[in-house]
Amino acid sequence: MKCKVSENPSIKEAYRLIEDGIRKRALVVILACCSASYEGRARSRLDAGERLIVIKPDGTFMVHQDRKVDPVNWQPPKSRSRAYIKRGSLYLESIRRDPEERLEVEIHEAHLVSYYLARDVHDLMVAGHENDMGDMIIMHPQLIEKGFRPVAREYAVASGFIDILGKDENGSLMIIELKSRKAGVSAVKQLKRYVDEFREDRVGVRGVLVAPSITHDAMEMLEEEGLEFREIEPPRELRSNRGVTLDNFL
Amino acid sequence: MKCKVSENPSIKEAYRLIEDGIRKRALVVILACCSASYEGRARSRLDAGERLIVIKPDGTFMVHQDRKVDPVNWQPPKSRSRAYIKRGSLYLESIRRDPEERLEVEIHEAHLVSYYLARDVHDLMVAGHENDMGDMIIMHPQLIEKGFRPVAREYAVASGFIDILGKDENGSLMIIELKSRKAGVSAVKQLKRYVDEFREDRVGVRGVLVAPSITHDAMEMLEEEGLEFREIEPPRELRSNRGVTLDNFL
DNA sequence: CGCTTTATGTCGTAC
DNA sequence: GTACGACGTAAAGCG
Repeated sequence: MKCKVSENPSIKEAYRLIEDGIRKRALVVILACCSASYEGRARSRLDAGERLIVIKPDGTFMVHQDRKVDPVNWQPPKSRSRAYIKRGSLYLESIRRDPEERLEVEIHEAHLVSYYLARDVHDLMVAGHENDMGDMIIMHPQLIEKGFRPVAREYAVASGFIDILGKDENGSLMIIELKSRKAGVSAVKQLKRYVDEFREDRVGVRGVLVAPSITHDAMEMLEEEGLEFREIEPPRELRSNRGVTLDNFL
Repeated sequence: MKCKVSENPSIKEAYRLIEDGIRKRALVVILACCSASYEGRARSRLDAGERLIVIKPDGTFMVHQDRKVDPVNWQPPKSRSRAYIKRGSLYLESIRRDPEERLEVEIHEAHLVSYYLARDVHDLMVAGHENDMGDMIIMHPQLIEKGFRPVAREYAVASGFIDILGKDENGSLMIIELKSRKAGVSAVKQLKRYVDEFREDRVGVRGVLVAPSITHDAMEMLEEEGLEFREIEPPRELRSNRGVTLDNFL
């Protein structure tokens, strides 16, 4: 039996089913009218309403309202959850250590209590990150321009890390800043800081912002600063080669 | 009847219940073995496993694994979801416009399908954000130091917004950067950028980072740059006065 | 609507 | 274990 379900359970039934689910390391799913108090890095109070409560076998605890992607209250993996009855009311508690945080949910009326012995071995395969863009450019430098040669990746400078450092066909230094999404002003500022560090030493340093698109403000600032933009889409292949390094090409 | 539930439903039963729930703007909750494909800003594929699927009345769509707080796949509010049967299999689809994104979930076996006509009018009351810290400092400037007078809030400069601008008892300009959590190197860099903009014009500008704590590296950088740190905890009162402005004190 | 910043961000990863 | 940066960040606030 993968699943155990109880509709409109009594307080005691609900309590037993929830504790049973937690002990069996099941995915516990509750639909109930509840209120919640949280105290930890911040502090919050949520008055009564009908919500979805989830307790995961890894210790994750969530209270979801009927809106938004994010839970309204939650605790992260490794938190310790339990149910208890106090003065005739059913409570759920989830405690995290370091930082010390506590979430308490009072269940006023449970409409559905269930748990699910879920087996799930697969992880998400995803493509389209900044890192994948870097891999792609290292493997196909001509995407930047003909004659471009990458020299270093994640190159450390005072103000941070340069995504890709390279040279153009004339031997001028090129600083590549990658963004996998639309680039904003902050990306231009970041690139400018890197370029400024090098321009102090020598002239003829080129700064290139690489992204699938750019905001209007960012484009203006880029032109003012004498920097360049290359429109490149992040790669879409799932399971792209991880760990592409410059060694492959030196 | 707040709740409608079906255990181990047939494909057709599951389909009907899910479509019914979506149409009634209920919170739809499914426990099922499924796989998922996403294509939009990025691209992803998730192979079969037993998971929790939630469709909210605001259009939010989530697939939760048995671990982590974040959903493994999701669509934001206002997405359009539907169920359909194709070649004898049950699918869920959620589509978002702008950016165009599509999430498709194939349900291999439904263990529990339910929907919940949830009423929830209350919003979370929370305390302890950066904004509350700002309010507190405007109301009690001596928290920064004796003689400190705030002059402007969210003051716009080229590189962003200065949280609080003020003067010390000698009339020197003070730039206050607030962080409600432990401050890291990035907070110091941000403060430094603001201070640099003003130091170009005049000397004697002080930069103060205000946070409950600070990382070691950040503290070192702060001292190198001649900036200051004030250890202040964000306030914990729920429902603190919103909309405190400088007008109250000028 | 687009842009910017915050967050109990969460999560991975290098040190 | 701590610190740092990326994220399909999501969500709020402002022009």
